[in-house]
Amino acid sequence: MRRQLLSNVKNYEHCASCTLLACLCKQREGTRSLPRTFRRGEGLFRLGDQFDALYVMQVGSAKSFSNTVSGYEQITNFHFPGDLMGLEGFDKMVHVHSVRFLEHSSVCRISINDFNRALIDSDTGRHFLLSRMSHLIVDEQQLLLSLTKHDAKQRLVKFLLDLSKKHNQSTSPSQVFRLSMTRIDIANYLGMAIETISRLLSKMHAQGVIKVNKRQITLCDVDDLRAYLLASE
Amino acid sequence: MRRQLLSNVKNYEHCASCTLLACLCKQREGTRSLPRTFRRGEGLFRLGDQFDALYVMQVGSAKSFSNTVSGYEQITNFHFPGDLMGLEGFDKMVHVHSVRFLEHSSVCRISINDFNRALIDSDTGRHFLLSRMSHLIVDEQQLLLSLTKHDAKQRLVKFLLDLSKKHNQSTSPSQVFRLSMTRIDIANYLGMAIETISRLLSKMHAQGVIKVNKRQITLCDVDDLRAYLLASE
DNA sequence: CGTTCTATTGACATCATTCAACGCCGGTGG
DNA sequence: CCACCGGCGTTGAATGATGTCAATAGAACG
Repeated sequence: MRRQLLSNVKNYEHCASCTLLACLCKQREGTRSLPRTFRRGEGLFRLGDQFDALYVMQVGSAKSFSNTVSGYEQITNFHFPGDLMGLEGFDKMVHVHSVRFLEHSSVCRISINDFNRALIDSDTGRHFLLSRMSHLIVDEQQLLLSLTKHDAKQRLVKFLLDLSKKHNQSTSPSQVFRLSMTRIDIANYLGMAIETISRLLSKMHAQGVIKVNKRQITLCDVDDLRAYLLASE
Repeated sequence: MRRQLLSNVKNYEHCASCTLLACLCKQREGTRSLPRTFRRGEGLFRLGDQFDALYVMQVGSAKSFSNTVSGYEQITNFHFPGDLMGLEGFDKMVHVHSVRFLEHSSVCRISINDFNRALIDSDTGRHFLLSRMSHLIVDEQQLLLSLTKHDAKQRLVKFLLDLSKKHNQSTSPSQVFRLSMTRIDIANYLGMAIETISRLLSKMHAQGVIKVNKRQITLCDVDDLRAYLLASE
């Protein structure tokens, strides 16, 4: 896990907080907020909390989820380094999710004030933020499409491909990464039974398309998997 | 249809363009854009078009959809009076959907310039726009939840309830409205087969929960339907 | 007035869930 | 140190909900 922390630091220079902070610091030197660290299972904010800040994932990963009245948990998103968390809060100025970390992680906090400042004072900042919100909408629509038009295997493959994209920028045909979430979380997120996830992983492993070793996943040929998805549209 | 045009005009005073225009007009008198009208089947913009404006539905309804490589159409949203259309474009400054009208409709255009102006110059405008984008994200997450956690009947009931909310603010227990979209569109949007939609509507009609007459839908007891949804969480 | 689109209904097939049993692993306490 | 326990994961068998295929009929539109 320490190894992963180090390897993800490279994302720092592309991450949202840094772009934003660059904008903010033009006008107010010294406002740079220090990252705060969390351990696995800890929470960042909870559904119903007052919406007074956004957060940027620097290192690690987390899940957003909302609870139904019966206490049931529905995961709406996973977050990785560079991601903005909490954008849904503007609707009612209240957080509509809870966020819980899946591993040792660190995040930066951006107060609503700073956010507004970046929006007003900097063209780059404004464009960056609008683009991020917009991108989130598009991402969700992609997931939506995946849920309505793809069967279980296609959904899982798309999920794995998305993960590999976030973990690794290398262009090598095979990619290795470690799942920071349980199969239970994956099943919840993709709207299928955990047994189905398990069966599909085993089957693809047997077919040699992927390798599964506990939480470590190897995609043997990323292009093949992409082609499989495209073919089934 | 003309009757419906008239009855929807009341929404005008709550609609997005009017709030925005109020903000814009504080600084630039006379920029008020005139509504443009469209007929059923006509398009507003298409996937890939340059993103240079947002649109506000004044009267009527429309669907947003994206096309897969094979030309297959996936509906991501329906739009009703007051809705902002095109917010996803900020991501890559290109429209990621096509929009097609389902009936005689009229829309206002808000150029990106005006949009930015409202964002920069007016606190109300900025908050309104962020809140709208945020709300869209939340709405999509609701749909997502519906797709993963609800069965076909629950999804259809939720869809009908959402529609009735948009059509009618009255608090009477029974609500009547007319579907502007085909069952094909509904099936596409909800990720189910058109035959399933048809069967469910017939069944609920037979049970006396709703009345179905062509495209006209009567929800006999809205609270009952809401209770049904809640019970099945 | 015919062609095309939309909608309904039935019979059948199938994929994914559910139920159940079991193994593995990490943590915790005796 | 070992035994126990709870959470996670795998696999099999049976069930059921929803999709697919097919036939038909009405509505819309030129």
